[in-house]
Parts: sequence; structure tokens; C-alpha cells
Amino acid sequence: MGRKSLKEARKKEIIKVFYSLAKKNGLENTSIAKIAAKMEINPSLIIHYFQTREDLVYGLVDYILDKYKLIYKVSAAHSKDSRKALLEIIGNIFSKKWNALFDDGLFYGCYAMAFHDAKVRDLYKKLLDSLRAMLIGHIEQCREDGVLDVEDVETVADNIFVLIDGAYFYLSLVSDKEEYEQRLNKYRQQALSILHLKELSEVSG
Amino acid sequence: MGRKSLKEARKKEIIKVFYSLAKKNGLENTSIAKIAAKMEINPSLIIHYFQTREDLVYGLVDYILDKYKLIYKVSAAHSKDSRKALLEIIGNIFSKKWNALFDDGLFYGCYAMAFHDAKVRDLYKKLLDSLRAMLIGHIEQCREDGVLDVEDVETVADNIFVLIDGAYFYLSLVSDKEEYEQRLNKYRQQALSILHLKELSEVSG
DNA sequence: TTATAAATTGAATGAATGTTCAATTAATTT
DNA sequence: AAATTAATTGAACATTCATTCAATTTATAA
Repeated sequence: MGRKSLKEARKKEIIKVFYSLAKKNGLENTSIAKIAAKMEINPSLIIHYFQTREDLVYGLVDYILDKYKLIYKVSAAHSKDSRKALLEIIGNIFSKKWNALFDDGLFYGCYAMAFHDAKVRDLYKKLLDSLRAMLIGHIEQCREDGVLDVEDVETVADNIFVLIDGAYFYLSLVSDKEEYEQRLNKYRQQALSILHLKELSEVSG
Repeated sequence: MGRKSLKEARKKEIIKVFYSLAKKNGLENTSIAKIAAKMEINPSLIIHYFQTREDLVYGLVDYILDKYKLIYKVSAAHSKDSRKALLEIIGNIFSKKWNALFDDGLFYGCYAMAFHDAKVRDLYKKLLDSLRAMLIGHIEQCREDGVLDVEDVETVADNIFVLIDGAYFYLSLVSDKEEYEQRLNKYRQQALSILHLKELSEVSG
């Protein structure tokens, strides 16, 4: 009896608006009041679902890290071909798809919180480790399938991630479109070279 | 006539306290009032020197980036020996010296501001570019002196920086001391290998 | 000693912050 | 229709915020 709960759906709505406002104006300039104003609801409703601003921010971090994970998702079409799967992942990471899916500014903004908030630090650490584990799995599968020849799988995976994080740290400040693309290309090729993989080769399965 | 100006010294004092508080509690939790309280002065005095909080933050960014540059300084003792100079730089970057000199949390916190503040973005971009130019200069000097054999100097320098930024992005979340040191070592060796340089060799000049 | 200029204080501002609590509205079940 | 439960509002809260302005203190030069 009684009214059915909209809790989870409503929480997600709120976080989405939080995300969009923080993306535009920065995390520190996005208050509960502003989120409520944008949604045309009362600020106290936000507090009703998230008890404190802190909890709301944790919700945002969860949301962001979930989005981040999506970049590493392999499409169903490639799930059986380990080589194609790996190529797809590398392709996604070093492509404009990244920027479409994801806002780097918020990612770094929340990352900075990790230095003063143990919970955020754990969330980020677990994400980075899980992504490393995932890539290790893909590489090992490729090795078993005989399509990849690398020695130390863990090191190779770590090198890829260091390349990714280092690359985007600089790329995020590059405003010139052409330079951005050229660099992105270069970094992607470096990733493939770390894996001893070569470009294209979508000709023969 | 009149009193002599303490402006610059006082501004630096204020920024130093700003830095120390923001390092401890985070940028967003550090207000003008708190800085003033810590210094036992009136908040209006801070506004007197920096007209707005925005300007105060720019001052902090300047301060942080200046500190960051120090890591890349070459000691006088090595200024004539290009190979030693390069080794010293790489040594400093991948050492505990980093953490002693510098707080990564604030560096990332300010970096995140770059996504919404053109001035901060420019400051960061110029810093990263000047450091790249500096490293390129060192590498070229080494090549001229015949102590280094690399092809594309610019790419090599960029690879070093990508390694640095990517390495510390993960390292900053590693709390285990031993793992931290092992990784740091590994990354340093990778940097040397990118440069085709080998470790130690402090035996013969 | 007096004029001067900068350092510093102190009080006050309005706006925005996160959060509270009670009251009301709306949906769902019995 | 009545009971129940959740959604939502609205008003109020104390706090903190950045910033203002006038007044005062302090150091220096004439």
C-alpha cells in the first residue's frame, strides 16, 4: 500500500543534472540550490534523497566512474574475437568517442578530491585497478589465442594505462583541433606498438 | 615619503598560508576568512592585496607552478655536464624529492580549474610546454656532446612527459609505501630506457 | 614635528550556502 | 472511501561567504 517509490530514478535524475551543471560551471560552483533551480524543484527534496551534500558528491563520483568504464566496454560483435576486442578497446580510448562519452574536467575535479577524501580515493583506486585487470584479461586471452606476443602482461597493461593517463593529461590542454588529432593518433599507435599490434588489418578476419 | 610597501612580501605570505591550508583541507574548503584566521589578520586585508578571491587563486596557481618548475632545476654542479644534468632531472622527477617539494593534490585541483578558466588553462599549458622545451634542450645538448643517441628528440621528450604524468596519476592513489617505491623505480628505468641511458654510471664522469 | 602613504582594523553588507522540520499533495492498496 | 506511504513543498535556520568602506595605526621622509 501507499505510493510506490521513485527513489532510485529520482536520485539518478538529480545526479544527471548535477553532472551537467558541474560540467559547465565546475564542481565548486554547483550547489544544491542551483541543481534544484535547474530542475524546478525544492532544494530540500535533494536533501531528502541524499542526506548531505557529501553523499550527493559520492553519487556523482559513482556516476562519473560508471561512465568512464563504458569506454572500455567491448561490443557484442567483437566479444568472441580477442584480437578485435583489444583493437576496439584501444580504438575507443584514443578516439573522439572519449570526449563524447565523457567530461575530463569533472573526472579530474573528482580525482582531486581523492587527496582529501578516503572514500573517493578508494573508488578511483578500485576503478583503475579493475580496468587494469580487465586489460590484462584481454591481453592474456589474445596470447592464448596466439594473436599476440608479449612477455610481461602486467607490465604491458600498466604501460598502456600510463600512456593513456599521461596522454590525456596533456591533450586536455590542447585546444588546436588538428594538433589534438595528430597527437591522439600518435598515442594510439604507441599503444599498439606496446602491444606489438599493427593498425588497420580489418581486411581479413 | 610615507611608509614603504610590504605588498609583494605580504602577498607571498598570504599565498603560502593559502597553500598550506588548501593542501590540508582541499581548495574548495579554504576560504579567505580561514586564511585570515590562520594568519590572525583581518579578511579585508587579504582583499586589500588581492582584489577578489579569483585573483587570490591565480596567485596560488602561479605559486604552485613555480614550485613545480623547481623539480626540473639542474644543480650548479651538473650544469656543465649535459649527461649528468639529464640524469639529475630524471632522478629528481622519479624520486621522493617530488613529494617533499610538492603537493600533487593541489596540482590536480588547480589543473581541474583549467577546464573552466582560460587563464588557468593558459598557465598550465605554458608550463607544460616550457618544460617540454627545456627537456628538448637538454636532450639536444646531450646529442651534440655525443653522450646520447636518439632519433626524434621532440617525440622522446614528449614520451618522457607522458610517462611522468601517467605514472603519477596512478601513483598518487598508491598508499602502500613499498609498492609505491617499486613502481617509481620501474618508471624511472623506463624513462632512462626511452632516452637510451643506463642507470648509475656515477663512477666515471 | 609634521605630512604622507601604506598597513591594518573593524564593522557591516547582502547573497548564498547546506540543512531542518512541519505541512501538503499525490499515488496506491485495502 | 479510507488508510497508508512516498513525493514534494515552503518557510525558516544559523553559518559562512566574498566584499565594501570608513577609521585607525604605523612607519618613513621632509
